[in-house]
Amino acid sequence: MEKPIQKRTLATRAKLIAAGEAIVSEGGFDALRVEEVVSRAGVAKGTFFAHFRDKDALMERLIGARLDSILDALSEVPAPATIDAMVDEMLPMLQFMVSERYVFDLILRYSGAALIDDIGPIGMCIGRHETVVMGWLNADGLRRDVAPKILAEGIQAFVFQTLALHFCALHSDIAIQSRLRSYLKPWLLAH
Amino acid sequence: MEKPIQKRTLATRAKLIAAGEAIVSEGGFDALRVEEVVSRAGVAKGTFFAHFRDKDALMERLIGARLDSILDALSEVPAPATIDAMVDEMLPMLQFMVSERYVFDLILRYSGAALIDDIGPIGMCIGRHETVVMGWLNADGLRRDVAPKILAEGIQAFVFQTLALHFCALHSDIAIQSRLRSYLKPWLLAH
DNA sequence: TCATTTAATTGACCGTGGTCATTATTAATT
DNA sequence: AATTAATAATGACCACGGTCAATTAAATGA
Repeated sequence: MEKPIQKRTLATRAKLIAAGEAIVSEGGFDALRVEEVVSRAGVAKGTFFAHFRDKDALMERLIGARLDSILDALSEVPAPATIDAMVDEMLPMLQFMVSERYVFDLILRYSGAALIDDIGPIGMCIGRHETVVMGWLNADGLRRDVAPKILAEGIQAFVFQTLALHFCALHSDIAIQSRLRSYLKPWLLAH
Repeated sequence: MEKPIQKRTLATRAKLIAAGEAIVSEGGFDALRVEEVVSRAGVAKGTFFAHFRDKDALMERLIGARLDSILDALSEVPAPATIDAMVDEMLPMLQFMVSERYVFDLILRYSGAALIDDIGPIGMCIGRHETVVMGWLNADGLRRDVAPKILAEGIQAFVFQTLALHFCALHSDIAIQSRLRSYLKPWLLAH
């Protein structure tokens, strides 16, 4: 099972992704249209779907790329010593996730990967995040009676809960942080 | 601000909902097409959108109706004394939520209502569920150091987390229950 | 009962995601 | 270089959600 991918293929895919990025940077993820992507890339519509299963697949790549660069920064940072610091460090990721309703919905839909062998870019990022967070759980004062994996999954759950509620009300930035803290303290702190 | 709704209006809406229910009962929620709904109801397409903001709005009503009847049963039941019993009692709701990927996605999308004054049927159901669950939190052995509202919201978060992960792997029914238990015990039990 | 205002219905039309048989390119073989 | 096999690209076409100016029916007032 070799990989006889011609470089024409790579070039075309790169053009599609570049076009997608350009559109997103101009009008946001919500504004992306497949027809606009192919016209900018100078290819036919059918070509798009030869490279991406559907529109969401490109969306996943674009959003996954953003998440990856946020995670790159996150994994450089020292482990936070307090819940407050933990929330602060996660803030950039949270802010990106709620930057557009469309983005949040898509992340939500793909964060639980569809199939085991078909984990997409977003699923990968969620996994990365879980790994990073799991590395934080040795701090003093955190509970030891629950497996780190479970704790990390719980953090994910509370992140999504927080962001979902964020879209309900008059959302100030401070609300996200304080709400998340109010979940994470009872979840993580030994008491 | 009276309510001069002619009964023709109610009749039309009822026909649309009945048609929707029939389609769903035959082919599932995923199989519902607006054109099929209007043709069965014997009205024009535009009429549909005079009664429902969009297709999702009908979907919300249909799914909300199912959830409501499940919640009716749930609120009759005595408060569970253990986490295991709690999970067992929630099981019917969980099973419905994962009965179709489409259903889960839609519930997820609308569980955090979009606007304060625009809480849809699904948002209402989530609220009902929260209320019911909050009533369970006086059982012996449950922690008292966290506000019941936060605890109940946390339960919601873990339910969604559990169901999202359910779609990843080889999902047996038992997996849902045991995974949810593994979250709820550290979340709810005094320790 | 007719005229007028208000509300409900209609269906042609559009935007956009996605398909697929056909055609064009590239790689492999002689 | 010519032939063939495999891969990529094309664009007309379809499915389906959603719109809106025009039409019809119901309520109201004289």
